[in-house]
Amino acid sequence: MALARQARRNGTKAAIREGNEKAILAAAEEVFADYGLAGATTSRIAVAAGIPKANLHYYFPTKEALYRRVIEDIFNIWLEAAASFDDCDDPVEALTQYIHIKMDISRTHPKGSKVWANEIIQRAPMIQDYLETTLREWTASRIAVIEKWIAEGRIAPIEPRYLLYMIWATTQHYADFGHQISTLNGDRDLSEAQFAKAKETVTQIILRGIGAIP
Amino acid sequence: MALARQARRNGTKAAIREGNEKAILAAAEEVFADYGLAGATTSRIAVAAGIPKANLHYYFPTKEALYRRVIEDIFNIWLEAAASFDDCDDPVEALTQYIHIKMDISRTHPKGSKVWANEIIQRAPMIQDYLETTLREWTASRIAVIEKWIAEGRIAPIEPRYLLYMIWATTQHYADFGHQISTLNGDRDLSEAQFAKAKETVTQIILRGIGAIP
DNA sequence: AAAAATATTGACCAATCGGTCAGGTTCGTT
DNA sequence: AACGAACCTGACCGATTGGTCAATATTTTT
Repeated sequence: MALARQARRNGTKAAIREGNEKAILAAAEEVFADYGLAGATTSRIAVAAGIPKANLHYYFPTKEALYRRVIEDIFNIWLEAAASFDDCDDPVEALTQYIHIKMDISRTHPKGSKVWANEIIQRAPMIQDYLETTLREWTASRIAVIEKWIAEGRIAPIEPRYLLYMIWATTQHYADFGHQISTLNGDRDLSEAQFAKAKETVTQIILRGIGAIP
Repeated sequence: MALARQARRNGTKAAIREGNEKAILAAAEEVFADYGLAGATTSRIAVAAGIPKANLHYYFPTKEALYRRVIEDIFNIWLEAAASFDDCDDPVEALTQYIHIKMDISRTHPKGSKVWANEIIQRAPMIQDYLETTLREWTASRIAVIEKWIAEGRIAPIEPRYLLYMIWATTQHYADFGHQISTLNGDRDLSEAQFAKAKETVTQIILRGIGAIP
């Protein structure tokens, strides 16, 4: 909203386009997270973005196209977070960093995570191709890394894929189920200190659980 | 569908009502899981239940009333699963049983779990009262049990609530993200053997992670 | 400065939705 | 058998939705 107006004042076509797309994407992320794909209305997204509905359809022809962009964005953020697996060879360091980054993303991008979760729950009607290509390759390569750690005796011989699922589930839970967590915290979001403690608890249980630390 | 028709043949009013309600609830669970509250249509639910839409509204006046029943049902199933905490005083035995039961529910009731997840993601617009009463009390009492285990030195001094969240997240992941897991398993559901291995992996990592087993 | 390209918007539309209702059928009770 | 209660359903309706379009405004190019 503010973005769109500023861009409009700003002037150049390129800036207008960039500003409006950014405003629409931010609004869409929020509305899709709160209402789901079917429940979200383009009118509501437009209001949240501070533009008329017809203008939204000028930038994104269909609701589905907009939805897909929102999902692609969060997926790419997660992919980048996975660099920690490549950056270092030590399981303790690599996993600690990966878990911490994923927890941080749950804190900074809870809405995107929710949109993703919703899509998977509904059997990925829009992004099945992503699962079958990018995600499949990514997972296979990380499982190979974990298997190497096991072969070297650096962690206990657990089944790598179920460890990955555990990390995904646990970290994303703080975004997707954030409302439940807040409710159980006396209707407040976790404080910085509480969240740090959660991060530490999660990391410790997993690292100790796979025998990477005593 | 079959149920409703059989009940209709069967005859008695009570049987008709029971059969139809059961058919509607089963259909609703499936459609709500696949499309979300907003995306689910009463017409689609009616077709899945094998009855005309008007008849569905005879049993459940509004879509929201039906939705609420579906959520109450899965919530009650989870509550009963929690008995393992009371049944025994040993952390290894209690947690093993709790994790196993929750994993089994993810396998037997994935649709209900998805409906619940969807509701929480969207900030519980329909069942906030449940979170603030039943779930809050339940959580407090289990945290007390875990704290006792810590005080007795039977498990490591981790933060109990984050352990609970970890168990919830990990076990429910096998229901809510079941489609992703299947896709990463070559487009097949986990076999019985694979699921058993997942159960074992999850249980071991958590128990070892909290220092309950070496 | 004028023509071309891009951006903006109110008004509009066909399709779909949740829910109603009148009139009919079946079942339980006496 | 006959009466009331419970069950069933096709037809219907107001409200909302995603998307279109013609007209207008602004920026860029010539």
